[in-house]
Amino acid sequence: MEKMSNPRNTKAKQAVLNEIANSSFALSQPELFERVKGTCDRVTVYRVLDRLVTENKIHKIVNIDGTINYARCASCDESPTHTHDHLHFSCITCKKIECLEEQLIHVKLPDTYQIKELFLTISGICPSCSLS
Amino acid sequence: MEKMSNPRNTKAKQAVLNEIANSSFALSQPELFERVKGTCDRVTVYRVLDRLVTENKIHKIVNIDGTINYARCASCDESPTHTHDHLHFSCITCKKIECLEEQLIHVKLPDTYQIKELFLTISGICPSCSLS
DNA sequence: CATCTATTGCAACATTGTTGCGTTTTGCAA
DNA sequence: TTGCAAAACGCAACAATGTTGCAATAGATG
Repeated sequence: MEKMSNPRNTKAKQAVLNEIANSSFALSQPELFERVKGTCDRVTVYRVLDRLVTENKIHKIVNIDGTINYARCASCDESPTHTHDHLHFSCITCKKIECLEEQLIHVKLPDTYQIKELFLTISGICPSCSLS
Repeated sequence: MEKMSNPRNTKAKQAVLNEIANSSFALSQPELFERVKGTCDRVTVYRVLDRLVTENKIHKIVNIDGTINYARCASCDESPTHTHDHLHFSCITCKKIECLEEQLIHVKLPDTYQIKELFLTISGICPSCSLS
């Protein structure tokens, strides 16, 4: 068994996690750095994000355009071992990503494929952008 | 109605399209540039790819890790207006992306969401990597 | 409080993609 | 076949995003 490293609670980590937790949509590294500016270095944000993903505290989501975003996961708190086979909605207008966790997808493939994770994103216009 | 620009057949375009057509999996810009090296400039590959996507000759696919890949689309030849709501399989081991065009996905969302496109990728180990 | 090591800052580098502009090529038609 | 306008190109410069090495700093624990 791998020796588990001992994660620490630092200012940078708290600040980043706080921004993610309080956002209703997924944020990119540049957006997060902008929000915690003054707290820590650009590089630290990258490293904190990697750690948070490893510790299963946040999601890493790839957007339609290839940008990488991070979001909290409501289910992660309750069952840390759950899989992330749910939908994401990516708004063309406001660029925000939502997790639609109640929408599960079931896929059948030949046995020769070993499935590890599903990444499903729907591109379109979100409810609030549809109004205006 | 927009005035349609007049696409031309150039050496660079042929070379890039040829590589994509003869590949069984999706290729990234760096991979494509490596394969057509000597034929044209790095920048030209980017521009050719943009044009081929606009002309509906190839797919643009975003991989799990955010890298952007390009692939031919068998169905595009037959019905140029078809939608791309099929699965992609992304192999963790060899990093290749396959189009699984026969697998269609149906999603239901509240009416307040306007759906434009679906992007579904399954991450795992492909048949040929499973063997070795 | 002392210590161990996870974490940080900084500087430098790497990769991927974009833009402007002067030059070359392509398709078309005289 | 030749001339021309627009499409496409090469090159150089820039921009955005992510990575690495290393010395300095700061959590957690006894």
